[in-house]
Parts: sequence; C-alpha cells; structure tokens
Amino acid sequence: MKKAEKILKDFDLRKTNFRIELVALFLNSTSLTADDIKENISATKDKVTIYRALEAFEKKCMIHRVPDKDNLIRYAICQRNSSCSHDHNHAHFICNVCADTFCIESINTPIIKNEEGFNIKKSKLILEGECPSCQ
Amino acid sequence: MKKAEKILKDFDLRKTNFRIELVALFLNSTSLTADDIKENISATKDKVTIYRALEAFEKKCMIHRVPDKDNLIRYAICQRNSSCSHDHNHAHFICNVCADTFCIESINTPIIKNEEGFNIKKSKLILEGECPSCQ
DNA sequence: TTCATAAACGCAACTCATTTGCGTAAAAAA
DNA sequence: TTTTTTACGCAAATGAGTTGCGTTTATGAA
Repeated sequence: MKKAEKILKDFDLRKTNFRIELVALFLNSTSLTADDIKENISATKDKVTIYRALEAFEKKCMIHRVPDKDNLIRYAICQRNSSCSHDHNHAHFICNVCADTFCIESINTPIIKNEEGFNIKKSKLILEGECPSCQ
Repeated sequence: MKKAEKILKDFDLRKTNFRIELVALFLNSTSLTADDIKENISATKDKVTIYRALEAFEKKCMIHRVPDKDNLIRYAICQRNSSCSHDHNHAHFICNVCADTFCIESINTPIIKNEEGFNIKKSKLILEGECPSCQ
C-alpha cells in the first residue's frame, strides 16, 4: 500500500481514486487552494468534490488551514501525526512572489499574556517575504 | 470645522456628506466592515459607494486593513498620523464573541530574522479570544 | 462473494462579498 | 462662474464557496 493510501486509512477516510491522488498531491506540496487542486488533479474536475474532500480531511485533522495571500481557503498537510489533539502553534510564511504558504515548524507562535483586559486564548504569527525558490 | 472634516482635509480627500459621516463612524469604532458601515450610516445605502470610499481612504492611508474573523474586508482608522510611510507593526486582536477586531498598539509584531532560506520582510501577529466587553 | 449501507461523486443552481461599467451629480480648482 | 476632477448610485457581473439531490462506489457484515 502506498503512502497516500496508508494516510487515508490512518485517518479513517475512504480510499477513492481522487482522494488518493489528492493526498499524494498534498505530500508533494507546501500548501494548496481548491484551484491549485483543480489544476493538478486528473481524477475529478468538479469543485464541489474538491471542497468536500478538503472539508472531510480537515475534520479528521489530516490537513490544516493556513493563511493565504488572497484570503482564499488554503490547506497544508499536517506533518506531525496526528489526531485532532495536536496543536498547530507554528508560524506560517506567505511568499509575495509565488503566493504559496509555508509552515515554519521551527518558529512557534508567541505566548502573549492577557493584556489591557483582553482574554487572549490563541495567537497566530504570519510572516511575509520571498521564499527560497523565489529570491 | 469638525474633527472628521479636518481628517478628510489632512488626507487630501473630498468632503462629501457621506465621507464626513463615515470618518466620524471610524473615529467611534474599533473596526468596520462594509456591512457594519451600511448598518450605521444614513448618507448612503449603496454598497459600491461604501467600497469605493474605503478604497480611497486606504489609498491615502487614512485607514488600514485589519484581519477579520470571517475573512471579510475590515478596516480601522490609523491612530498615529499619518501619510503612508508610518508602519503598522502592532498586533491585532479578534474577539470570537462579537467578531470585532482591535488594534493592540502596546504589542508589536515580532522581528524575525531570516530563517531556513526565507527572506522575511514583514510579520503579522493576530491574537484571538474575548475582548473586554464580551467576557 | 454478495448484500446492505453509509459515504463520495457529479451536476445544477444558489449565495454573498466584492468589483466593474457608466451616466449623472457635486466638489474643488481655475 | 466655468472647467475639471472626483464621487455617487444604479444595474449587472464576477468568483469563491455552498447546498440539494439523485447516482455511484467503498466498505464491512452476512
């Protein structure tokens, strides 16, 4: 069994041709929008199928949402296995050139103590600039 | 001349009834979406007029875009005067209850040195939780 | 292997924030 | 006051994401 199929099994997701292809695409990508997927997948051209697969993958915590340059819905595959309990407290980097988003596992989001009466439960750190390939 | 009119003049923007009312609304708000404006303005009900005013205000750097809970376009008025040269390097806080976004001028976005081949030009820090009024 | 069933697919149509075009009105400059 | 530039308002378009529904397929039990 290939890696993509094993991942689907591990996350209790059904193995369809499209979903196997989609997992493999995630494994070879830093992050993906619905449109990226449509352009790079052969098993379906239907956007609804794509959105529903993303929804299912996210619900099982196989992928997580990452910030996007143009506020599109964008996902990356979760590197650290898994189950929904693991935290996504790493920074994200958006490349202004290629518009891709990268998980920066080596930088954690800062822990900010409550300030000025705000009850802070979570923080997100988004970096911008040029990614290694675009410089 | 009232404060709102002075601001429009300072930013080299025309004084129309709607824009005067809109600046005053910004001065009394933490942040606003187009829909917030539509609900709280009497001078126009036309969304195109609202979007174009926001575009003009942003271009002159009278307002700046802030993150939004639902990925809507949301703005806050720039507190520190002004001209487009001043930096917006403060954190933003999104309230999960009222969905308003607050500028937290007392917290700066962290300065991250270039990492793993990424050329980092800017950072954004987004905090989430409950704002003072919603706790 | 076969059957039942729950989930996935694919098509059409919809929602809703934001944008574009264009003719008219009004503000600022001459 | 006249000219010029910008703002307004209406209609229509765009485009990402969603919903409904009938059909197909993967999976797990018999």
